[in-house]
Amino acid sequence: MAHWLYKSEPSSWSWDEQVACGEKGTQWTGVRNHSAKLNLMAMKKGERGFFYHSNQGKEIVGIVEVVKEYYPDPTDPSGRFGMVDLKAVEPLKTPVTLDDVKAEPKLAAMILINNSRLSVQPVTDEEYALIRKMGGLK
DNA sequence: GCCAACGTTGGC
DNA sequence: GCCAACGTTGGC
Repeated sequence: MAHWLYKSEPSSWSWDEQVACGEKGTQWTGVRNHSAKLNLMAMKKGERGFFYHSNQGKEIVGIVEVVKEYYPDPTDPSGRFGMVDLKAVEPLKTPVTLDDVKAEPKLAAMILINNSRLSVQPVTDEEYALIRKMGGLK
């Protein structure tokens, strides 16, 4: 199963707001980048990923799950882009910061480090398992 | 607050 | 279809 990483500035959409949406989840609107779009299109219902706070915190704070697969984003006037629905699954016991990721040689290939501007990124199974562990989850 | 990286736009 | 200008993102 594939894994993902979603970035959001807490000032516009935070983990706490995601949690407050509960089981039904929320629309991940606003992606206007073709690389990110391709990742969104590849997602399957039930796949999990990380929720990352950019700018403020710069840390991975929780696990989210795809509850609805790719469909058009109503907030995009051009109609070219789409989105998925995500719900919060569980928070990390300990947030994993960008510094933590950089300090771990096994995570040196992560897009988070190498292409920091991509807002929706794939994460390998190995990276996913390791970051979960670093965050205090099984 | 600055600036580098990168995507998008628009003139040609 | 190329490329310079511009806007946005995000780490520092």
